[in-house]
Amino acid sequence: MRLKQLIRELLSAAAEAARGAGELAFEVLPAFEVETPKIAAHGDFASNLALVLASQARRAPRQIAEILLRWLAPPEDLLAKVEVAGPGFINFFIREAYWFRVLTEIHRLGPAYGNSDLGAGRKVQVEFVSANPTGPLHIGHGRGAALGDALANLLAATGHQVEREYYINDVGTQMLTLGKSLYFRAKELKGEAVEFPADGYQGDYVKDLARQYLAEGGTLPEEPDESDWQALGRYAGEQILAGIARDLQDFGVTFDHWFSETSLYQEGWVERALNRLQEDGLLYEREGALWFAASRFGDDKDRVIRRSSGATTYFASDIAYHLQKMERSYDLLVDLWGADHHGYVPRLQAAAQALGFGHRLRIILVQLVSLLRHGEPVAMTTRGGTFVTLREVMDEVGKDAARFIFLSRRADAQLDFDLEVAKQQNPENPVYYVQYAHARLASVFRQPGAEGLESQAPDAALFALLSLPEEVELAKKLAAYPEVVEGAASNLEPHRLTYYLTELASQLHSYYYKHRFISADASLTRARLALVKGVKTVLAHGLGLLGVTAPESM
RNA sequence: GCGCCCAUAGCUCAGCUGGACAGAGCAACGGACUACGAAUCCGUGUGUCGGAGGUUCGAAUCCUUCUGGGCGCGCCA
Repeated sequence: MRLKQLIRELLSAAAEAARGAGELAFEVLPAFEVETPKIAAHGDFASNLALVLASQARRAPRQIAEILLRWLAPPEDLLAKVEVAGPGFINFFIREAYWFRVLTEIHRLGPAYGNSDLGAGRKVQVEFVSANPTGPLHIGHGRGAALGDALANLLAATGHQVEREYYINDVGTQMLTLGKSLYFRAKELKGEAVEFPADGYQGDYVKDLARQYLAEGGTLPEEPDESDWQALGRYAGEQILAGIARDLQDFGVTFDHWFSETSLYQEGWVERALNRLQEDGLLYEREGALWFAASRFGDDKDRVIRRSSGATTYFASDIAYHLQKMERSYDLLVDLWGADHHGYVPRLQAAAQALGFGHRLRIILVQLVSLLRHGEPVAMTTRGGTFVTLREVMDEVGKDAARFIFLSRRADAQLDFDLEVAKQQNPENPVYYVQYAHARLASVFRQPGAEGLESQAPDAALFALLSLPEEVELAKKLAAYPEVVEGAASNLEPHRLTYYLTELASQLHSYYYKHRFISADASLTRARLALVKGVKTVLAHGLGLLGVTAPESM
């Protein structure tokens, strides 16, 4: 059992016992905290139970704390000390030897240490990237990809049944524009003097596609109509999407489903969604268009769902898409969107509420990435075609560095991504710091004197030899790991894990430098290698969740 | 004009969903390789948590307001 949970139960039991003895009066036990204090002098765990009990029990918090302490019945070997402090906090000091039990657990669970059943098998879908197939992925998409993938990993590790999905916007004028762009580039290639449309996609990738199209024997109608544009757009879209899939795969991201917007229409989901809303009286006509009463669900205003031209809006597709997702019976839908879509959140949440699943939709906004080189902004214009692609970033700085940096900030904080810093192998670049800790330990286990000890079960009798402050702190850090994973998962915040790993690596490096693991003392060697093996296991697990490799050497 | 996000050390950022005197990395300066990998370690300083009110036993964290940045506000996608 987790220590925090154990402490919590000991406190509850103490409170109940005190009440049974008539020493404390309360109706129901109020919610209380058991937390790890920032300051070592406050113990390993601290609880505010006496403080939150004060009003009901009509006594001073410190008095209540004293009573609770009298009724506390901890296991013999658990506590070194417990005391009342400050306004009435109860501070618990765990016996040093107790912490090393975590090593036995890590050995028993191996690469599964850090996993939990927090999610209890709940079905969660994470939809991310979902870039329009009109051009290659850029660095901003990379952040979304790293974040979504790490989130999905975290949710899977905490006992959720996770599916990754990519939504393809393959309907609408953009595909038409793409087809048009391809057509004119192909014409140019054939030496014809044509004027490239002003709203066309100007990136070089369109020229490449045009070249490929012609090489494959593609034809160009002399007087193209809309259906010709569409066909060319479909061709280009498929090629681009295949490229996106390759980029993502090389970035370490794969999807369970690639969901096509077109299929929503083909399978009647848009009509179904509109009918549902219609039945509930949430649609109305005005000026020839069909409106959804989004303002009844917290949005600023009502939103058009079908234009007077008869064409449905993007919003209609999205409602239908989310309805379709919910009918696949997910307990939770997580959408990752670029922050430039944030104005769109209220209307989709409104639609989700209207359809009865508002509480099961979480939308995470991923803030923009500013690309820098030597601290200077790199110009990126979308239409002009001079943007830095995810592929280029991967080629230049590597997958691991890129992913780690993307995951080193909260999603809602803007991120400066400096290409020069990212590819430097110095302390300013924490990827290598963490990876180096892992590689260093791998190297230790290759040393003479460590043969066979990496996989050996730790001998609990030897834990008494581990008494250095660095050793106790490392054991505590390892014991905290499962909660870090759970916290990162349930709050949908992978960056917590990134920070934890950096801290763990730091403790390891410091320990490594001060003390030799392998020595003439065979017992001490075994004890220390057991500890360090635990660190290695956790580093590998954590890096795995982030999608970063844990190298045996570097 | 309205709405959303952000504001913490010189710089880049954490702060566990209100807790006890605010943390880390970088940068600066000074040290450490005849011992398991120096992509490492050790030491030294830094704060009106943007300002002002409020809620609370207790606020960087919640509410109001102001200031300063970013983004969004189409019968576009």
